[in-house]
Amino acid sequence: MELKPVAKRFVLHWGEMGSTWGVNRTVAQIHALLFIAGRPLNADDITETLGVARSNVSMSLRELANWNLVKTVHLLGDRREHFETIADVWELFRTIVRERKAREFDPTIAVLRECLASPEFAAEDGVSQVRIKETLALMESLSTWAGEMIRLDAPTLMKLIKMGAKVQQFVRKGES
Amino acid sequence: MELKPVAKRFVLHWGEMGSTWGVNRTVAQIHALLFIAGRPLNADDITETLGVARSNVSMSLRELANWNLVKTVHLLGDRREHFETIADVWELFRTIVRERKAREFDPTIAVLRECLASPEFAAEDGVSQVRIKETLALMESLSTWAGEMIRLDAPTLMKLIKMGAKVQQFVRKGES
DNA sequence: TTTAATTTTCAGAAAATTCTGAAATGTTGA
DNA sequence: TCAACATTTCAGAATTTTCTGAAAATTAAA
Repeated sequence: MELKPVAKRFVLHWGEMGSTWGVNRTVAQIHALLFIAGRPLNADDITETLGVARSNVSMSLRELANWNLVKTVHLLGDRREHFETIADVWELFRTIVRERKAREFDPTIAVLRECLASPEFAAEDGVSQVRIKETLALMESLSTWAGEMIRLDAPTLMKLIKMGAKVQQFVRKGES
Repeated sequence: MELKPVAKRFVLHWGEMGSTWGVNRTVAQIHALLFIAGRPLNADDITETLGVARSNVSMSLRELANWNLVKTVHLLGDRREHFETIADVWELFRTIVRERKAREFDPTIAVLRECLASPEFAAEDGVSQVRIKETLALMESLSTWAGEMIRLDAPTLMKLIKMGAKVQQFVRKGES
């Protein structure tokens, strides 16, 4: 399966951005390929199109499954598993936020709570104590907020995002 | 400068999370150290406390400067440069969002725009065309939204985050 | 069953990233 | 201008991550 020029550009770019986004090149490329193809592909299609080892594709698909970004489907008359990703970009976005929250926030919140609960906490410098508390409070706020946002249905979420800073008119000044 | 137990835990954890957050361990550790110390440290303090090479500290501080996360200060009677990070967690958060947006979003938006503008775009599969357009629209929405959010002053931003999903009451149903 | 197709596993190779130490460069007070 | 101090640079070492290919395991038709 030979990619058309723009699709190729898209897949290669997604792959390059992968490391910034916390997944490796092949994982990101496979995701991009499934997304742009818009139909289920089997592992050999992917292997051939991307020019990587079959085993790499197998591992990367599992990684994408861990991210809840691919699911397997079966085509009539074909034994092989086929893979597809989420078609709706807002749904995709929600999934990525959910997973990144779980990877980038939750573990740190857990550690910070342990720090605060620790008997040694009282012996720390005053500044350190304050900073740890503030960091935890911030991360808890963000985590709660993100959790609530991704629970919204896609159209509502989209409207909120598109309102942008206009929502600030609903924040009463002076209220804490 | 020997770290107290909880501070040490904090710095080590921050370092481990670094790779998830897109910076390497030393960079993340230095940032954590400056944050928890709450006072300007010089490069030798950092070197000694973290047990890494002086040159590594130098490079990492530059990386943090590229992220706008540290600035240098001078103490009276001390020739050496001292480094401090942003004290306010909300300010810190805004800086990180601004920088991640610049690294994780802006380049992709640029590429997607080029894809759409390209003369080859018309020759792509129908699905691919739609998906690229939708991806660009999503990323532009998020980018604009993030840009507006980080422009808010810290107290307003905090209030909005704490409102969480309550803001959805201001989204009129049926409006697109 | 047996056989063929498909998928997964994993040890080691390849590649990429991070880190170090020595040397070069820059800076400031004497 | 010099010498001591401070900082940066960078080639190569160490480490980590990613990828491959061969073998093992799994699955499903014959």
